Amino acid sequence: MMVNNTMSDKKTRVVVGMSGGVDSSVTALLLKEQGYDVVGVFMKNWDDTDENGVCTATEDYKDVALVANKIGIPYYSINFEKEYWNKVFSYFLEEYENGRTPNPDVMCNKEIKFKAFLDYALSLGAEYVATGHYARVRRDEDGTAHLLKGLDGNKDQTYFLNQLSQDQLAKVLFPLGEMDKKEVRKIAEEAGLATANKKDSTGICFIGEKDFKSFLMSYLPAQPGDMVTTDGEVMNTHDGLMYYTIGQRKGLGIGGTGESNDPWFVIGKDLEKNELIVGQGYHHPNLYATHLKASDFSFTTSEERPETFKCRAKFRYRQSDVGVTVHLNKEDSTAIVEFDEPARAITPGQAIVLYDGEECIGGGTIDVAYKETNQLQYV
RNA sequence: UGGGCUAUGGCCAAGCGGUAAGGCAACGGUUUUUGGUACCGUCAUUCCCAGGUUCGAAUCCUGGUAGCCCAG
Repeated sequence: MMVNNTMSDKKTRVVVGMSGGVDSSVTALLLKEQGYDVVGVFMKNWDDTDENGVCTATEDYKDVALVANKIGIPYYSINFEKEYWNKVFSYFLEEYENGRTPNPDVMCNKEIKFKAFLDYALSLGAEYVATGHYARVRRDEDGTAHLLKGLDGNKDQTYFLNQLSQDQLAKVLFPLGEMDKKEVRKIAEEAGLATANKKDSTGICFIGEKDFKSFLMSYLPAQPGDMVTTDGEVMNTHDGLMYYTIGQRKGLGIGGTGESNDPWFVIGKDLEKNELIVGQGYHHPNLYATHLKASDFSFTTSEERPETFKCRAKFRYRQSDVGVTVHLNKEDSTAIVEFDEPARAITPGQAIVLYDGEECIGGGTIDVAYKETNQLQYV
């Protein structure tokens, strides 16, 4: 992680992706203090200007300016709306059309932040690109970069970074990986950064705090249908399969039935019949899978992998990892992943991310979930 | 139109004369760089309607109304 700057009188240039939040602000500050030639760049990926001409990107860019000036670094803005639309948003819509649940942030990191943006940074003469991700990169003597979980286990964001390649990781710095959120806030406060107490942003960047359902509705046609149990009993109607994901509870609107008052969950989708399959109880058997099939499998290092190996894995963000056995098909970059214990709500479109101890070794996209020999009707 | 049973918030459902449990749903919030999950909070001045008994009733009585079941 440390880079030797003393060899040359020319300081190593690092371009920091500044979002206008605390994390990236402190990232820039720390790198500046470490002696790098820091350049702050704000990425504009989405135009969210509303009827009143208010745009959160504009507001965020103002914060970037305040912070950059405070730290004493130059800052710029770069527009990737086109790239974002083509690489992330179109994928996002397509996945939803297919009844799957995409993870746009994984795609954004793979295609925008650590590709388009990285290329741009390199063109500015930077050696590295840095972001405020809670993850670590450790470099071997031979130059291999290893992606490690952030030390703040509660904030670890390697899940979203699983698709990064060795070439990308080689050019990346994550200064916050060593600390926890509290420290970051404290540093920002002590340095008097304008973003010190700014609320953490959550939600898909282009949707922001707005209602997810109405956002999707404005891009994809809604096709209402029935909510049915595995026995075919109609429980309610749904507004469109894309508004629901496996394991979801909210929004089903199914009340008590007399037999049991347990909540209901989405346990499957039937695209042909346009039916949402629902089941009662958090531990509904159809919610548990024994293995899955994934595609677009990639690894963070170029290390040769055996066809079959054991490791740990996560199927969703902020979930503790579980033991798995991976069966790779190197021909088409797919894999069958078996779980040591049945896993709940495995969702097509989401990422399966592999870990070897602290190291995030790679991952893929979940396509199909299975329960023993049966394919779960998840899409 | 003989007999029996039940009517409590959007849905289930406690309550059995002492001043409306709980769950589900919904809504709001917390957590969260996806969606989701989880967690917290809010949700019947009123118990099908009308009378009556009582200091006091959702709880007892009478009469309606509605639904269910068994007999036709």
